[in-house]
Amino acid sequence: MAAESGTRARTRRAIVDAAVALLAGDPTASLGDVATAAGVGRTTVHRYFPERSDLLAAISADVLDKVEAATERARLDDGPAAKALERLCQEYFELGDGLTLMFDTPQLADWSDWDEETPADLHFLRTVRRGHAEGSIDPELHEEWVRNLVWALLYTAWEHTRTTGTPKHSALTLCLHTLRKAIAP
Amino acid sequence: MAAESGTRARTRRAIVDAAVALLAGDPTASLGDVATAAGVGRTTVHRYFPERSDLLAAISADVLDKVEAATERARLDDGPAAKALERLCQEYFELGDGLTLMFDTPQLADWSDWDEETPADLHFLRTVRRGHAEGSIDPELHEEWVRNLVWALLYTAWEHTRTTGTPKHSALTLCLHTLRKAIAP
DNA sequence: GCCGAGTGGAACATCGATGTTCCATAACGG
DNA sequence: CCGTTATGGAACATCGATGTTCCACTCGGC
Repeated sequence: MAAESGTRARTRRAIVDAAVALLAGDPTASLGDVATAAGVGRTTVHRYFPERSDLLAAISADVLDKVEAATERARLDDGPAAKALERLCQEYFELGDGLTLMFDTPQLADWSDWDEETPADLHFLRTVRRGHAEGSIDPELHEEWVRNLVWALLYTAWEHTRTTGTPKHSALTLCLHTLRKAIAP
Repeated sequence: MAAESGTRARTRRAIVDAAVALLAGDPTASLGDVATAAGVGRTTVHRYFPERSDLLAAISADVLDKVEAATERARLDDGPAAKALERLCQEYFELGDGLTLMFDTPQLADWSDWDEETPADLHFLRTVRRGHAEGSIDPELHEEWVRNLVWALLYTAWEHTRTTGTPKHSALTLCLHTLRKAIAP
């Protein structure tokens, strides 16, 4: 990775961030829309990402990075597994639009990197198994189910804030409350 | 509504059904794809639905009907509210692709009819309140949260069968098991 | 302040999806 | 069995998104 000039790096970020925010709301948004949202010209978008797929790949990588970072912050190996998942939930919640994008737009990018293979995902599944073993997580709930459940709850929490205007922290509280009860043995 | 000839009614159904199945997997599928999936010519699709939006409206109405029917079958007013929601969950689960379509493709149709206004939705929310009153549903969980939760669990259950190959009945069991624990007071 | 990196916009070519028209043919039903 | 009804497919026009090129402009950093 050659170091990019500060200006280029900043423009690049603006485009990716705008694209995430926009595509989360409408996965079919055009590159022109992305350019406008990012406050740059359509030409500039093409300069950084020659094809649409290039932009999607960049988004994919970006979100992936953030997920990994959030996973590390959650310190999954500390304390009871059930508590660890709650911490993870809080971290993931902060991902906001990136979360929505990943959840309901698998057809966007190929996500070939991720999906079952990513370190964060493996760590997650391992933690659920630990919870099964130590008795802090309902053994009836298979690892993959718990993972899908967490994502679904997070998505629901965001959707809940959007449609009912509930403040974010309340939505997160509901989300965690529900998760805690759902995975308790 | 003038009665349609048997042939027309059947063709119409074939198109709508195919469209639901196809769009659930890829909301950007073209009308040509829909025609192929339905086993009819593209021209015929246009004969029944002059514009894409007409097809989407028909899908919307169709799914709406099925949701209403499923809601009635669940007999929400019988027995404890928590049990009623479980029955509803089972009924909704049978909606299959229609479910997926509604859940993650609000941008498809306008869904203007539906969304907060539909009788089924109102009946659902009323049932949750009944559960709060009679003590069979966790009072911490607001009605809208419970509704969103149910949809999310159903979506998750379907997703779980698709990605892990889990048989449908197992996924439904997990779904109900999780719902029961989540809404218990 | 200057120079080059970075940008914006116009103009153009292309492509796939959409929508329309027309006609030959298939099938449905009395 | 025959005529109405419904269908399939080809050909065509249109439109928006995409991608490309070029040139003038501007802004940042030395």
